[in-house]
Amino acid sequence: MKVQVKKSPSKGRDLKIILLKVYSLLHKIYGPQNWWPADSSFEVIVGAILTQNTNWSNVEKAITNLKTDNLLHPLALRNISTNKLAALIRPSGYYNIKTKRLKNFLDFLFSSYGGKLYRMKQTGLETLRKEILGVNGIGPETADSILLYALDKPIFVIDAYTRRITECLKITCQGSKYDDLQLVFMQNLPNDSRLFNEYHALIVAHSKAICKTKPDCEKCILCIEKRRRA
DNA sequence: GACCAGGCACATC
DNA sequence: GATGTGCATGGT
Repeated sequence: MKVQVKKSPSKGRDLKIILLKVYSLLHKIYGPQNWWPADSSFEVIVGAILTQNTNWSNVEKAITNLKTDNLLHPLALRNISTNKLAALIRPSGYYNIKTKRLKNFLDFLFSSYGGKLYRMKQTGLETLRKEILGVNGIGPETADSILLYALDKPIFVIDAYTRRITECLKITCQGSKYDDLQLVFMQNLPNDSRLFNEYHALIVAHSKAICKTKPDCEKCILCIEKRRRA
């Protein structure tokens, strides 16, 4: 598989060093993130689906609605009507399609694992990823968020923030495919779910603090460090 | 009022 | 395989 990586300086050993340096800088600035912001693995899964193309603050409103009705459990959520679920998650946007996606995931969870997340956790990463990607409405980012943050599997999550930061630092080309971008991280970092978890969370923290909708290279410590070393 | 936010599936070419 | 479009709310 061809990985679209800029020729210089992000190659081979350099890439490993750069990725670890970026992690080190972010960790020094923002500290441990202890992600995902949720009380349970199931809440992580629901949040991962609800956050698709949506501001997290809107997702929080929907999560709060579900918590208030004590519905953040697989069986409870499986048993409520689609109309009721749609009404509760309305603040997260795209509520009709997300209702279907939540129900699709629950159908999969119950048909394949009897509704038990601990049974999912016992399944190997590659098999489980294929299964989750087979659920209509679950794409690579949502699947990997579930695998890493809900099921503690060592896989790196690529999202809009990750894409933006790697393009800005010229680690990858603009428009790189999801799997290629993921390989850049996974081939150049130790295969450690805790590291992948913390790294992605730090990228989000940094993006929200500095880059937001577009990179602000004047304030960005990563860009400042890059310029200093140039 | 316009723009943006932690995607994804589907239709069309 | 690549590109365009629909899905929707709430904050800035």
